Amino acid sequence: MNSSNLKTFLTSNVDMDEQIIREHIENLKKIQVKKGNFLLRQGDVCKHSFFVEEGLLKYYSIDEKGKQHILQFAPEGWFVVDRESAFFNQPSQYFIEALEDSVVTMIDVDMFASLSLHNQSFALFNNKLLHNHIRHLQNRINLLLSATAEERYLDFIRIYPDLLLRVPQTLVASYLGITPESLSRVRKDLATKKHQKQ
Amino acid sequence: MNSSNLKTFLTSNVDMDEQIIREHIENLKKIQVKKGNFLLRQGDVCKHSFFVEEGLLKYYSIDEKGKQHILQFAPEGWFVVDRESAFFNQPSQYFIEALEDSVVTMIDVDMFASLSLHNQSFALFNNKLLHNHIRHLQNRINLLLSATAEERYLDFIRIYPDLLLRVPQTLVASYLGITPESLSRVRKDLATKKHQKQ
DNA sequence: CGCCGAGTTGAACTGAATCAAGAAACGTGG
DNA sequence: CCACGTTTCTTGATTCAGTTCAACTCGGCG
Repeated sequence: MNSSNLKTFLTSNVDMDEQIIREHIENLKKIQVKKGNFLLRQGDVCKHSFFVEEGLLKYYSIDEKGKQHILQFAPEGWFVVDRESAFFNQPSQYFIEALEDSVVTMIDVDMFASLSLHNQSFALFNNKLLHNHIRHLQNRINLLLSATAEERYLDFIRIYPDLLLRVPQTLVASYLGITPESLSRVRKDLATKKHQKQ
Repeated sequence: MNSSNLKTFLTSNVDMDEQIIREHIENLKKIQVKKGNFLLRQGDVCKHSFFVEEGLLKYYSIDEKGKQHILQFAPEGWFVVDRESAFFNQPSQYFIEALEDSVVTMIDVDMFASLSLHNQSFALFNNKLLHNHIRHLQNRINLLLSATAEERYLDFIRIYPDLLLRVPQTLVASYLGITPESLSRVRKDLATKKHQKQ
């Protein structure tokens, strides 16, 4: 089974020779999350960053009509957190839920902040995470504004080829901002197009 | 005329008693940008954060069909920067252009970074900017995924009532991800709806 | 006065949504 | 290991929101 590990992830990204930090990391709670269980619900204040060691999470909203909208998938090696809720201490509009049985390390958001204050290298790492996040969000907005359903799907395959195999098509559709039926048709069209080329 | 000022903006957000920082801020280049002139073009690497003292900027992309997509409007008191390009040192996919004659303070992105390293309070401020940015982007994605053109327009009015009066409708449409004609119809519908209620 | 760009309106069109029904795949318990 | 129920995916028919293209209006300005 695929698995990642926060400690190795951090040591390869942060200069970890300070004893204090090493301790902080090692004392973090690692929890098992069964498929379908929640790490965050709408209305909660998000108090943790979640690092996925094994499994897969989804980060999503539900609108007034009951429709689900995926903001992010988080497979092993990824962080998920509602930064708006965590940073501004507001009730979240979102849910975080396990799509597969998962192992998740919980990092107190305050600890993240105080580590940033006391360790330069960690601050730089945190900064990089934030910039990465912004990069993803901005590119996605640009895509939503400019691309058709088919183009967005092709982009999804390009960026997350691995997720395609693990995530039900319904949820990919929800990520792309289209209905499952539409995605099915997009895929059909692509298949026949591909055929015609040969 | 509306105007903002980086120094007052910073002193009210950052603990500025360190002489070094004060100097840094005061030595920044303040430039005049005529309407239609560019601060960043597609292909450039973004080397500055732009703080708008007076006027209005637009931050946008142009797709293969030549269509323009607005990522952000920046009136006085706002920052604009392509963080993806600046942080990862990549050529930008975007343009930054003056919508009105503007006065802009240019902040070297490297200076921003090194100030963050040497002053805790500035680091916290910078962190807040990043989180604010993420909040905006995430909310916008959620809206693009879940809301109709009309709902997105109403949200725009709610959040940027002032911009509505300064920005040509075509560009608001581009921000919302619809055509100018569609926005015109959305507005017409809203007008008659409002009428009917009375 | 006449031009020009921005906004509006109309008519036809289209990409995607909706609703409904059937087929395939999946997991769970017997 | 099969059988059954459940979820996921596909397909078809119809509807609808938003696009496209074209013509027209309006207000500002040289």
